This record gives sequence, C-alpha cells and structure tokens, in this order.
Amino acid sequence: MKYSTRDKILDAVYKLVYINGYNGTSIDMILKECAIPKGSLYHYFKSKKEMVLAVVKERIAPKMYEFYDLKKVKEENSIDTMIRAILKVSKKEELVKFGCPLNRLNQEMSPVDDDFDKAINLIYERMKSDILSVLKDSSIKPDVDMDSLAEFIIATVWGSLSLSPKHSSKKRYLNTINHLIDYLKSLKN
Amino acid sequence: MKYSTRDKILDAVYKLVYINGYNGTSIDMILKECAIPKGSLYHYFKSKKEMVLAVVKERIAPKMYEFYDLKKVKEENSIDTMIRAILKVSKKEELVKFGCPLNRLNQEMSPVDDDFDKAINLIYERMKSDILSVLKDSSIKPDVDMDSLAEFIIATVWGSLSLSPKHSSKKRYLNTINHLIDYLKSLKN
DNA sequence: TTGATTTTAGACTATTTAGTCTAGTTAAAG
DNA sequence: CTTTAACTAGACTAAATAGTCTAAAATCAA
Repeated sequence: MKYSTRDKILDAVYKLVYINGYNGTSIDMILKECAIPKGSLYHYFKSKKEMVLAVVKERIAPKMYEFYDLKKVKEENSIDTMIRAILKVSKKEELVKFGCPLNRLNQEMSPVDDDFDKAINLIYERMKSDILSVLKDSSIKPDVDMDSLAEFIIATVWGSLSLSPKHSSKKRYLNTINHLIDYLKSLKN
Repeated sequence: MKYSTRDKILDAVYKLVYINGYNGTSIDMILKECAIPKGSLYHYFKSKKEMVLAVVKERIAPKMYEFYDLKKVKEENSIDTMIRAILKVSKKEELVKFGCPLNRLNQEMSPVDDDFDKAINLIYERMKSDILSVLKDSSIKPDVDMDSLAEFIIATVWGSLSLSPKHSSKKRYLNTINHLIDYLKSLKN
C-alpha cells in the first residue's frame, strides 16, 4: 500500500488551496510542496482546475460526510445525535483554525465558476439530506420545518467556523455553537 | 460634488473584489472597470494591497455598520430591534446573492495576511459591540451569555448568506434565519 | 498670466503564471 | 529478456501579473 504520486498531489493541493484559496495557490507552490516535477503533475491532471475539482470530490467531500455518519446511540433521541455531531466538529483542529474547506472554496469559486458551483452544491445537498435523515426520526415539535432547520444547522456551523479564522479557537466555537444546541434542545417534543 | 477618481477606483475595486476575490481581481480588470490609466491608479494608491485595504475601511466597513444602527422604536423590546436588523439584511440584494463582503474577504485574506486580518477584525469587533449595546438594554433571560450571543448572531447571518451564493435567494435566507429569530424570541424575559 | 502642483497617460520592465513538449526512465506484461 | 505502456524530468513558451517611469496635461494659487 504505497503512497501514490496522485495521492501526494491531492493531499498537497488540498492543504494549499484550503489555506491560500484557488487563486492564491500556484502550480509552482504545488510542485514544491510535493517535490515532483511538472511532467508528473500534468500526467495525472490536465489542468489546475481539474486538479482542484478532484480535490473537492476526493478529499473535501469525504471529510464533510464524515461528520454526519454518527451511529445512533440506543434509546437516544436523534436530535442528540445531531448535537453530538456538531460538538465533534470542535475536535478537528484545522476546522476550528481555518474554517470549513467546502465553505471557503464555495465563497471563492461558486460565484465565478459553474463547475465548482455544481461540484460544491452536490456535496452540500448530500450533507443536507444526511442531516435531514437524522432529524426525521427524532421527536421534534411538529410545526418545525425540517428542511430549513437542516440549512440553519449548516449555516450556523459554517458561520461559527468562519469568524475570523486566525483568532477563532475551539472555545470560541463551542461558546457560539452552544446557542444552536440550546435551540435544538428546545425543539424536542 | 463631483465623482472623484479616487471614489471611482474604490467603487470599482469594491465591486470586483466582492465577486472575484482579492487574488481573482487583477489591476487590468480594475483599470478596465473604471476606464482610467495606470498612472492615475498608482497616483492614488501605492499598491494593490493598500487599495483593497482602503476599500475595506471606506466601503465595506460603512456597509457593515449600517445594519446595526437601527433606531429603536418606542416601547419596543431591544431584541425586536435586533430582529428587525436581521430581517433588513434580506432587502439588500447583493448580500443575498453574493454573501457578506467582509466575510468573503476575511476567509480569503485573514489566514494569509496580517494587515487584512487586523483591518477586518477591527470591523468585526465594532459590529459585535454594536450588537451588544442593542442587546444589553433588552430584557433577556439573565442566564444568557451576551457576548457569545452576539457572535452567534453574526455567525448565523454570515453563514446563512454564504450558503451557495449562486442559488441562495431572499426566501432561502429568510427561511433559514427564521430559526435564529425564533431562538431570539425564546430568550425574552 | 505665471508658476507650482496635482493628475493623467501609457509604454515599459521584471516576474510569475498555467500549460506544452520531447526525451529519458522506470515498471509491467509477455 | 524484450517490448510496451506508464511515469518522470525539466527546459521552454506565451500570456498575464504588479508595479515603474517620464513626460504631458490639467488644475490651482499668486
């Protein structure tokens, strides 16, 4: 099980684009980061854009889905499963430090590039439906609109993570997100 | 009262950087947008960075403060003033379409540039204290932590606005933000 | 009007950018 | 072992990049 050149590239691009953004990351930075020659890079990917789109699908997407595949603890109300997922976010240091990688790329690329917009939206919709499937078998007051609640959860988590990355800390995230948790608890039937 | 070259530049840069980001906006794009020669540009600003920092201070900042200087309606609980401010955001088409300009720039520049980080943080802190001063004379349940509540409000609004700019609409914002409003109402004493 | 200052004009430069191309090397398959 | 395919290597290109420079024009103050 060796560390393939392609994987090396995707890891480097993920890391660099996460922090510097798409336009802030040059091919040369990538080559330096993974110490490979240009020929190899363009052997695996036909352009920078295709490369970063591969990162979206193969690196960012799995990281996003990861947060909502919590196994339900027996007898637990599903809303508590949701709360556990939200709290678990604080354990991922890079998220608390640099914000959500999907959200970052979304803000930079969605308004100016259709392919990025589509790729990112696909992941967003899947996240949303994952959340919905957790919420739907929880006992929530009947008058609550589930769809907008799922969006509210994502928006709040993303927003909390995006508050001034350099200064945000685990504690700050938890303080902010605590209000979301209180709200979710208040929706229990 | 003429439209000065400097203002013309700041307006163009605001618009271009808002949509394309800092690294996605070139000097040539700016020159084309405001139809001035390079000499003029570099007469008013010594570098691209200084130019965009001026946009942050002179264009973005006022737009941000604008949303929290609502006059309190007589007899109104201040929390309702807050809610009115949050709802008013939906009336600004560009916000709903492209997200919060401060948040966008923050995500792109704060992790990689100290000067941007500082300038943006200053605005953020002022917004937060504006919100706090509205909240502090409202009748909110005593056990609520005001500071994190102010951050929660900003995070949620920013997050709601950042959900997939291309597809977000006024209605989507309002649906999402409605949960925040319900939560705020529940905090009334 | 004159003289000083501010603003405009855009050609020019050095660097960086994404991407190409061809030759060489390594690995896989028979 | 030999042949074919996958991969590496990096020099090279054309375009775009931020920023400089000098001279001309417009504006302002006396």
